[in-house]
Amino acid sequence: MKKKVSIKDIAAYVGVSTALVSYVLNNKKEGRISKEVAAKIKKAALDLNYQPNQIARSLKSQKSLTIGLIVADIANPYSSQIARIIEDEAQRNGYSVIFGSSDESAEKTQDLIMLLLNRQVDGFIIALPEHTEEQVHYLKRLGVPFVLIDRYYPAIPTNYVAIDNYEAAGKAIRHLIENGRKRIGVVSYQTSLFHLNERVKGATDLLEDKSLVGEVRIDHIYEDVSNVVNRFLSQPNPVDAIFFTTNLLSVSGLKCINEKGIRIPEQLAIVGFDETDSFDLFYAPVTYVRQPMAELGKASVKLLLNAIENNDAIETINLDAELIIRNSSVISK
Amino acid sequence: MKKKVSIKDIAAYVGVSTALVSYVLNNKKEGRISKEVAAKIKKAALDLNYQPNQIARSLKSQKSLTIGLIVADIANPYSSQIARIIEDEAQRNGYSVIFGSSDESAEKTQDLIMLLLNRQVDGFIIALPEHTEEQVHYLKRLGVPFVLIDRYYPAIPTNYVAIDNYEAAGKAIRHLIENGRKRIGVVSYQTSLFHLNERVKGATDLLEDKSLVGEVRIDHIYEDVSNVVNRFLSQPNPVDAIFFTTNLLSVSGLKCINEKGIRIPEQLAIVGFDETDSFDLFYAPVTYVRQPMAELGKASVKLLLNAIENNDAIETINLDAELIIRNSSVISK
DNA sequence: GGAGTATGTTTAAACGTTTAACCTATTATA
DNA sequence: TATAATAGGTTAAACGTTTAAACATACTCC
Repeated sequence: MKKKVSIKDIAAYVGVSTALVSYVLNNKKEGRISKEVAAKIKKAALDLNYQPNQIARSLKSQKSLTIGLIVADIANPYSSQIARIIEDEAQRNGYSVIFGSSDESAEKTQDLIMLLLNRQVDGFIIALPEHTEEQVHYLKRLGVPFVLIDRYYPAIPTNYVAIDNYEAAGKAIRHLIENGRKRIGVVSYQTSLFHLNERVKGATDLLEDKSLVGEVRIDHIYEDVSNVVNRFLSQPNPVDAIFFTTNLLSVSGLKCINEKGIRIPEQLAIVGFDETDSFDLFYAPVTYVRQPMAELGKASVKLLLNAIENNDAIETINLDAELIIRNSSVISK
Repeated sequence: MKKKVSIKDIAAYVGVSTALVSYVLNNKKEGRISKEVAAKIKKAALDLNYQPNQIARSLKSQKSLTIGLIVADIANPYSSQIARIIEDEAQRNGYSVIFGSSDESAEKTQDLIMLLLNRQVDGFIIALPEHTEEQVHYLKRLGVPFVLIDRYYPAIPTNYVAIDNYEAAGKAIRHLIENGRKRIGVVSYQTSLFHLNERVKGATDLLEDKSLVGEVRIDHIYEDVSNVVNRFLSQPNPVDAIFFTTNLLSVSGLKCINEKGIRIPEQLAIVGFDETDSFDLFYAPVTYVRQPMAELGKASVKLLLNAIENNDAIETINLDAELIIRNSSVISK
């Protein structure tokens, strides 16, 4: 790689000091610099194709203008959609984004935090895995600005942006009840994650039979979903609706329902959580809870930039989710 | 944010020079440093929770250990899957990844290149949009290490990693022909992108009627796909198979085929390009060309690291794609 | 007892910027 | 005419590392 042009090269080229070059290129001390010299410097910068070295700037200013984004897996559509919004918002504010995937592991999360701290990120946006209370406390202790997204610990005061999962699940269940469903099953992960358990709680609080909850191991999704669905359908009084609390669960669930040849929505109504292409392609397009992705992403960046500037106040944002009603839950006349 | 601990703090704490601290923490001059002092320094680093400042290191070493990744849209599953592989490979080699989405725009690509150059990335992995020959020449002129992924200009010698799109499309068409399809339609974008046109060429070179090609405007996907499909099916001698050359085209196509109530595969065989969840959920799981994502990602990082070290030789890698055959193209007995 | 060689540590410059403080010549003011 | 203000610059230090070179001190060898 060719040697890059520095402010020093420009200074030598024009025959002035580096300080003057810096002042001109940053439009500082405007009144105090002669038009001619300023013009010469600007021309030289252009001629030599000068590009400021952000690393040097960062070292001096103690701001890297970089945000660290930690998600479970950037390959997951939920994560990558959010990442895209965050990228755009960050860029509009002069920030870049370095990302890392935690694979839902607390240790990897810690490693990524360290790695990104070494790289002097100005702050973090993090979708936390389970069992990361320690990491949150660590960040608080260091005083690093950070915003949690999607997942947070209600007992630990932090900046966060999330949806009201309890209410979102409520919307789904109320919709099913209004459409005449009597026995509603809920499929969720076996997890301690607050946001997922809120979804279950929001659902079961509206149900008479609270035993119709299936917990799926995250590393045996298809197998467990299949078992749960079987259980729901094979009991004396089978369910007439299923609420899946995540994307992956819905997709798995639909696959296995498809294989069994169960008719949707006549025999069974379905509501999912989060969008997927596949919901459109399913013969009965799937009703689902839609999170306001753009708002989540934008708000998280906004809160983070606030935190970077202020340092003090804690801000939390709870957004509403929307129920997108389609054929999988409504019997058309 | 609290002041971070620097090497200077450790030096003061232990009562030695910063140089010594640096030598110890980097395990340099091993033989020449007394065990006791080394131990003291290491303990101090731990006690004070020292984290090296990668920015300062980069400035000194002129290596940022950062890769710039430019894709069309990180929210697109193809991009984010690749991003994930690249993230992992980069991390295994001590590199971080800063990403940017070009939205298939040449200007945005140029902006991102500039931005990331300012941030002193050591090299680029780029999936180019149309009309970016200039950008490629710019990068070559600067001598910045870079690797093109998925898309490249055959006329411009550069490092690249891609699949053999011509052959991949050939596999799809041969499969359809072998399964008795006589009139095969091809749906692609109206584009100058080499890799997509290779797919069309690979298909039509095997077809008798080369007029059955539909070009879809990228900003009117659903509308145009719908028209093309209509045209294919409503002519005197309608098509009995359609090959979609991209993911988005397949999904759009299937949606509209679904709406028309066309029976797959009896009435119409379908082959897509790239994987989607939705292909599983479709009542007739979709046959598709599978790109070796992991290999693409890994190879791109490998080539880039080579380029960063060597600077000279140009390396190109063409990988084979695989046809995943399922129900949408085969009539089961 | 002086040269040579280990051993252990420090000094200082450098990476590319930014920026407070300083300098000098010219012009305005009293 | 002396002095202050202004215009237009430069100097030098700093950010946190790394690292070649210099410096001390002790030990070895004939």
